[in-house]
Amino acid sequence: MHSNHIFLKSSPLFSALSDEKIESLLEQANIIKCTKGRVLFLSDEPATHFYFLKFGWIKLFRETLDGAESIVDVLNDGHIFGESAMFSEDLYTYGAEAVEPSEVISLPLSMIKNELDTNLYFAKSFIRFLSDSRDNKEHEIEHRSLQTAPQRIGCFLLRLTDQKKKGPLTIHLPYDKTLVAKRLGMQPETFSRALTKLREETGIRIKGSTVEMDSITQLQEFTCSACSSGFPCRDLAKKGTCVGEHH
Amino acid sequence: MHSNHIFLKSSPLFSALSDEKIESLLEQANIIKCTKGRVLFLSDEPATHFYFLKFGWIKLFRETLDGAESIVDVLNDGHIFGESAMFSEDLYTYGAEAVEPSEVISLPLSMIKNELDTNLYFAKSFIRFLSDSRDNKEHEIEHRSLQTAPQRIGCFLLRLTDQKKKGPLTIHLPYDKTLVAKRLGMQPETFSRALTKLREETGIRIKGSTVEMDSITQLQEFTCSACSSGFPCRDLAKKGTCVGEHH
DNA sequence: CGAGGTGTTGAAAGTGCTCAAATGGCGTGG
DNA sequence: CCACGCCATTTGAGCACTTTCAACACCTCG
Repeated sequence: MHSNHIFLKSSPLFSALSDEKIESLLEQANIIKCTKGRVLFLSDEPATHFYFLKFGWIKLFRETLDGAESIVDVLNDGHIFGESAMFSEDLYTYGAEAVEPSEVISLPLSMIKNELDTNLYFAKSFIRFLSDSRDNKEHEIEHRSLQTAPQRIGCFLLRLTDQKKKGPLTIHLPYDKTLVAKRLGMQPETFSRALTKLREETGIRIKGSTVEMDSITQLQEFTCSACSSGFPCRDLAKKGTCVGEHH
Repeated sequence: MHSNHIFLKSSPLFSALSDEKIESLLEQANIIKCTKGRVLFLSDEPATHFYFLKFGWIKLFRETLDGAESIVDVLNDGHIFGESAMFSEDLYTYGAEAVEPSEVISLPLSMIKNELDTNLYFAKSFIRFLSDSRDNKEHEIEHRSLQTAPQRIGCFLLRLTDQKKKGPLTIHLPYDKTLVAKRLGMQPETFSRALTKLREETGIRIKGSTVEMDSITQLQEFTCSACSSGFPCRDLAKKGTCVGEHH
């Protein structure tokens, strides 16, 4: 259990908890190893637990009456999910599925409720988390209406990297292109074509799921003019839904 | 000051505050009457106050490097805005402008900070507020990618009304069509054509900024099939960014 | 009455979507 | 180790929706 303790403690959301509290939490926790495709829960299911993502990638999704799937988010290390059920009569507001091999820790929803009733520090971390996450959604909306498909891909790539990094760079797409496409609100076919266009415009090189470039600025110039966050874009990944950060 | 007290108290966000607290708040408050077009603040300006909207409509917006405007939200009675500055080094993260005659109460940002440091009830209301508001953004994203322009207008109209209401109904667009268009992420021309199409599809009647229909179900059937919230759509306005509700 | 803002309409172009088919990689079973 | 089949990705062609640019109608206010 020791490593799990460290994982939780490293998240801004849980750093306000005492070591004893975390220990007792972990006693009620389940560690779940997920293979690709594992569904953790579905929308509208009764919820007793929320999840902390140790590593991997988790897709959150909803479905409409006429069968279309909408991607709510795709999360990586350090994020939590399923917590929103506590505001919706303990029903999950989206489904969750591992899209890469992942490991998650399930924790009782009641833990958040209890903590919010007694721990102002925790409440404040939680507020920060919600605010960041609202912020990200806001920017997502802006991107969808102001950026073209190639620009959205550029922005996605930028957010996978350290934006202050100089010089040559290699990025690895963390999950299927099809899912990246839907995450960015476009069809797989459009993604494929848009990626080609992005290559032509910025000189990035693409081999399978690997993207290389000589420097990040080419990408920024093409991408960030259509965004209100300005040029070396305020690192949304840092501020954002992201609670912890990759190691 | 009495009416202001009542206004604040009626908001779920402030109902956790004692009467004395509200009184002392109001002593530090400014009541600002806004004519159409009045700009309250701009993005990236230093922020000392946030705002409570007594009545009217306020547009929140950002601008991109290449000059495009992005509508963050358009708020009505009972909402607060500008509070997000407290998470961004006391800089407003968007601009705010009255798009209809409005009256707002400015309150010191420090009030929220102090209250969050001492008042668990307030913290919990604030959490609820942020969560609702994140939820709304999430649905907005879904709408943008899954609904057609006519459907988005339909959804917008539905959210202006009591969705449980039976029988004939008259809706009044609360602000300029041009702004409704941009609020919904489309061009004014597209809005105009999409509204015509919506009329043809659902039999609603349009005279200027007034919309009439025999019953709400026509609209729901056309609109809500492309939304994950299901049929008589979970009232996002109630759950949503909306803190208070129209009177 | 004239000016400016707001909303509508038309035509042409652009962007992304749908459907269909081809390509290519990868793991499994033989 | 190879062939097969599956699935992700790419490519092509045509289409649908939205945007853009331009012109016009309408309304309100001075």
